[in-house]
Amino acid sequence: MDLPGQVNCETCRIRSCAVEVLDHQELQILKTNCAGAVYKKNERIFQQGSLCSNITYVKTGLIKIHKNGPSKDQILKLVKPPRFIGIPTVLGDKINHYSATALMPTTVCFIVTGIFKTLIMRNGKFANEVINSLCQDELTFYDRSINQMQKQIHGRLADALLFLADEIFLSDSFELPLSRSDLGDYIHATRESVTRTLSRMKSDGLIQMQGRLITLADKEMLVRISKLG
Amino acid sequence: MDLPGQVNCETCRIRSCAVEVLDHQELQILKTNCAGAVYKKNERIFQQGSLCSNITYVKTGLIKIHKNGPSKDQILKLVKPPRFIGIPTVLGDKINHYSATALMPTTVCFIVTGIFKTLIMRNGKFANEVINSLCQDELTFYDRSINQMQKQIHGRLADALLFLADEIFLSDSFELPLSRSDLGDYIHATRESVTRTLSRMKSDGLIQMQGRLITLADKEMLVRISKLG
DNA sequence: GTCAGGATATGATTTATATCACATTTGTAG
DNA sequence: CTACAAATGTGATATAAATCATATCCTGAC
Repeated sequence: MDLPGQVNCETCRIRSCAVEVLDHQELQILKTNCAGAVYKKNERIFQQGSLCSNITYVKTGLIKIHKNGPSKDQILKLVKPPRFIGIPTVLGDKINHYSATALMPTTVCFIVTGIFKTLIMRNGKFANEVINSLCQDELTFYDRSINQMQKQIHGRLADALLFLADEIFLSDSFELPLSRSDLGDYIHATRESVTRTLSRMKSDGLIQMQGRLITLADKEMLVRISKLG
Repeated sequence: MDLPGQVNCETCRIRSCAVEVLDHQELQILKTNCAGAVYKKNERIFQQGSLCSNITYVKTGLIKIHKNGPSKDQILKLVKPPRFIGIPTVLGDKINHYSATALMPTTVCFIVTGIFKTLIMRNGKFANEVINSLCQDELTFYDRSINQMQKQIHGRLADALLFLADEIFLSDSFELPLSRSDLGDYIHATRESVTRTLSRMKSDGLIQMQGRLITLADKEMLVRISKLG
């Protein structure tokens, strides 16, 4: 982790919808209680179980939110910036209920929890935007959760690849930011099953692979596989 | 559905934490934009895909939140009152992204979405309580989601029984409010597997069953099964 | 370069649970 | 009470994916 020192929220160009509605004075409050940080690939941003007094705002990069389950670690979601994460930690216990780890070089801002709460109390529009964001997360996670449960590996993997292409990289060709093992934790499959399914997709001409570089060759078919489950 | 007419939020004894922080004037606003309703078992409260202009506050009873998946309907969660549901619908499209159905006789209040938003904007404490509630939902759902994915049927069913006993009925003996089929949709299993697993638990002396009445006979063991997965 | 440790590939086997097929019970409308 | 539909129980079979066991491929350190 690298600390680039003080940030300036007033001139920041990657502001969230929520911060966008703050007035001059509120931005000043935010600015003096906000610190930036830079993370390299695979660096932990915060750790499940540890005490936490900050909300994290992911500005650039890509992170995974993951959590220990009864038998293994599971990736709950990949978070594409810009996005607040860890808001649930404002709750009573102030303990992180999940971990966050950078999958690519990532920049974040930490906002002191108390200040975040103050802004919610003080500015209704801010609160409203935060609520919108939480609601959107909820709906997205419901969808993902149902897909994970009901689709079989081909469908889940197709989902993941389409998500990476369409939501994260905005290109049908990208460097896979996850290892086979991580991909498995993300789509709830074993490393071996991921390998097998990717190989199958390659030999079926759905994707191309050269090392980490993946190209979605037959997107129509991938969408169909995703829909069929 | 039965409409008992006007409600009085000022004298209501089943108020949420959020409504608790409203002042006299705000309670008046709420009162005039809030309608009560009563549902019988298996009545639909709102339907996925339909337009919706209300937040639902579940006062008494028990409801299931369920959603169509690629292959079948799935119960996302059982909601124990008092609780707001459908807050995500305040978002852009105003379309329900899931259905809610009463599992027992249930009373609810509908609050016009616009008023809900007004209260958020106007009263920071209210907004804060709503955020707390959403965050709590999020964490609970993460836990449930991971358990569903990683535990096998015995563990998932034990979870469900313990949840019903400890969270819903506050008793180790209760009338099962879900059919085998519903239970299956809740723990992501087939009707047949639920039957088989319940029979097994009965013959192992973990539970007793007389018709709909279930008694958790060996709770220690159920907890152990739940933990082991 | 070489070497070691991690990541990936791939085949054989096992297993949990779905699916299918049918029997039995329960609830309910007439 | 009767009858019919819905809910539940139970066995046989199929199957997706995990697990186990190696083998091969990278990648970075020295």
